[in-house]
Amino acid sequence: MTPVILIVEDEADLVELLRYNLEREGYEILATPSGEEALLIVEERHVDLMLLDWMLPHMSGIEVCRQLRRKPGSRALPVIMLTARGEQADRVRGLDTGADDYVTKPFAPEELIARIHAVMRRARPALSEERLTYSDIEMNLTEHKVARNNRPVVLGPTEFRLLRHFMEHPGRVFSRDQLIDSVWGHGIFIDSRTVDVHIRRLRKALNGKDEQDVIRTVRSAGYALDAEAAIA
Amino acid sequence: MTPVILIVEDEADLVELLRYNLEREGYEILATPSGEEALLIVEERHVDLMLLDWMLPHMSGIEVCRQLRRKPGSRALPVIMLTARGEQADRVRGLDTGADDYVTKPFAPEELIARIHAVMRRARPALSEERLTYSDIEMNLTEHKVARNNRPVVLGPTEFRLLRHFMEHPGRVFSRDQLIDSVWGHGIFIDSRTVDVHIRRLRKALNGKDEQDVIRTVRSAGYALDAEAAIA
DNA sequence: ACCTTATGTGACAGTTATGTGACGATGGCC
DNA sequence: GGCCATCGTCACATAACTGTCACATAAGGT
Repeated sequence: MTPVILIVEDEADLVELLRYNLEREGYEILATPSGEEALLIVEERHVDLMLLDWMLPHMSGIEVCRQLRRKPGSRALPVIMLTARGEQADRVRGLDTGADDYVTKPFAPEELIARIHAVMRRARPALSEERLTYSDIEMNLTEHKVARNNRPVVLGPTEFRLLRHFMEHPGRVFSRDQLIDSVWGHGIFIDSRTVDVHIRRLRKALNGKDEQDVIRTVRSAGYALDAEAAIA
Repeated sequence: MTPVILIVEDEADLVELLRYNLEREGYEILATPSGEEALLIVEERHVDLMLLDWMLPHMSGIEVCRQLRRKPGSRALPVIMLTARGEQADRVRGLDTGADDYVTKPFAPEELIARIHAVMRRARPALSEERLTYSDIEMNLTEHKVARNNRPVVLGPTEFRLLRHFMEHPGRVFSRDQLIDSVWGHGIFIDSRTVDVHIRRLRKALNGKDEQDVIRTVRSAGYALDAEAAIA
């Protein structure tokens, strides 16, 4: 799956420049000018790296970073800060807050791309250590393995991404359209009933003989990962 | 459910222009030329965003905004101000008063729509607020779960929307027609007695063995959510 | 008390949403 | 090319929810 980078920056020109260069590098780009919205996107979508402007309209980059690190479920999402020249003095504060690197504006796109590669390479082993766990389900992302109750579970690629998305946002209800956006990719055009079929395949693989269904169907709304789904 | 936008504007032409464009975008439109009435509508209907003209016949847009923010129960309803050119100087005051954005007239419909999208996305966490609480009832909107006294409550989609509407306006009495407008959608035409049936279903699901009825029947007027319903 | 009107309640039949099995298409791999 | 796994879509089965009715009950008015 192509890595997803979230750009949090309020200068539209810069965003477009970055989008162009990074998409050429094979990344998928999300962008928003608002820190609040950034935190929201991280909740709902899979994001591999965040490019975070220091100065933002309402909420500063530092604040975004702090709140991001405070979230419990969020694994250590790599963050690269974008700072203007005069703000260099605050570099330490930025790194303190949990950013993985910083780049001072103006910068050459090549430099940024190099740092992105570096951070993502560095972050991957850290990421890999982190297995995703919810209830009795365990995902090992690096080895691409899933187990329930220590019993191995085999999933197709799409089911794997689907489960991963649920595990990254346990309990949350996603509409079929949201799932298509997040699991298949933004702008992909797929019949929403296809989601049902993959949900079924995921359920089939995940639910053993006498195990609870961990996927809750919310009629007219979507699906959610929920260990107590059976509270009927 | 389609998002609802309330337009508060006294130029009829502009209202119709906006209505046309926004309905095409899939929004449901309410409109009123009066600030007083706007505050009333917000009390009684579910509204996702308010487009507020700066200059209004009796009560100015600022005043509307101020009063809106002062209301206790009202979650932070996103507000976009519409200002004429010469009023730009007051921009700061507008944002101070609590508006989330402002647009100067004349404007291109596309620009307004872009800002509406931005504001609504930004406001979502404030709007959905994760959870609604009233008395011993708790609704988790993101997880689509309802509980009373920590006991899970299962509701059908319509009962869920109905309860949500009550929880967003606790204590307030709604006529059957108002409920149909807000919960089913404007322009939907169904028998008003149908509301009674759904109220019954909601009561049945909500009222456990020895729990109080939380829905108060107001004879010849409608229903209200009211924890002390039985003290009648 | 009596009549009138409004609301509570259980049942039912139509409608809509979801579950499920099967199928052909696609693309990697040998 | 043939094999295999996976994918997206369809058609049909099943389940859940919906709106309405008929009748029971309760509340107001006189």
